[in-house]
Amino acid sequence: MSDLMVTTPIHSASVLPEEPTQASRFGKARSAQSGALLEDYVELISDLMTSGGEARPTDIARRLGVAHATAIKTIGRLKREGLAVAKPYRGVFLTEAGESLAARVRARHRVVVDLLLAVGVPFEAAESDAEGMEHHVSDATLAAFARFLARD
Amino acid sequence: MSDLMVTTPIHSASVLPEEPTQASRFGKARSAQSGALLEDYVELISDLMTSGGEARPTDIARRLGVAHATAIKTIGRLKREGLAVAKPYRGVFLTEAGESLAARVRARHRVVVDLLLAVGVPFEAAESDAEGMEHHVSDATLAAFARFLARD
DNA sequence: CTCGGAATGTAGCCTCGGCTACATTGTATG
DNA sequence: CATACAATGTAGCCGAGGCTACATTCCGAG
Repeated sequence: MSDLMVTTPIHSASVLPEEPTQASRFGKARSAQSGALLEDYVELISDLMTSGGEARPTDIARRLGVAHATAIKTIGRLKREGLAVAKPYRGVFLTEAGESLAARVRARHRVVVDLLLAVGVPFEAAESDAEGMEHHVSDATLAAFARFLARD
Repeated sequence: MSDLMVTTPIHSASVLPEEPTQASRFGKARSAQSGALLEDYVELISDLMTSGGEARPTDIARRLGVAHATAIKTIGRLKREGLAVAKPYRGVFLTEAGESLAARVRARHRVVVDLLLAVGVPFEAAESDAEGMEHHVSDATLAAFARFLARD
């Protein structure tokens, strides 16, 4: 989601020669969290449509382990963000932006899982941890992962 | 008692009450997020006390890039969770639980950064991304990272 | 065609992690 | 010693992401 995320102002340049470095690192980690949920939804919706033709709120809720009302509310956010469209009592569909975000997320997920497997992480843990880690993987890190996987 | 030989039960189960989620990987990734902030605070407080003798709310706020009121509120949570103690207008101090959590967090952080560096991630990106990723690294994955780093 | 159950949507409440604005305390200094 | 100022704390607001409870709509059997 990095491409289309509205970047928060974070902070003004401090007068102090202290380290604003750590603050920005924490800040980045934190703001990366905003968007993680949307990324998960978009990826899941894409999955559901590919493998079943439709994405219903109930399925989404079940797959994410949340109440259906929560899923519906978040789908509303997806619509506001221009990532999805949905008419009442019809399924949910991704917009162009949503599809392209889903593709990027899926690609990143695959690289992260592969990297974890490559360094010896058990499959189950790799799949599970990647779900949380992937949202914090920067482009630079992702590129390094890809290079590492392409070695030999 | 020093945390030196406390066989750390490892991981944040201490911080988070487990819920009866039938959820998939998503649920785990999500709940891991809930302790991330506390982990950051505890690690930072530990750092500040080591390298300056005291941890003041203002310093914590500046280092985390948040308003001081936010830091104070979160310190309140730390106290509720039994990770820190603080008397009004005095500094913040970690409890035994807080210290031991800080130690585990710091150790995990180092392993994650080292792993990233080992697979070719640039230093800056490694430090930055690790900040967000580390909170999603399970024990199994952490162990795998350690094994990978110990290989020859 | 009707009707009941499942899916969908709405309303209202909660906590967390931010923020600003304001109030209070501690302390350094004139 | 008084007091200005920085640090600390309090109050109240916001949005995100959860939940439950209730209302509505859709659809497949009869």
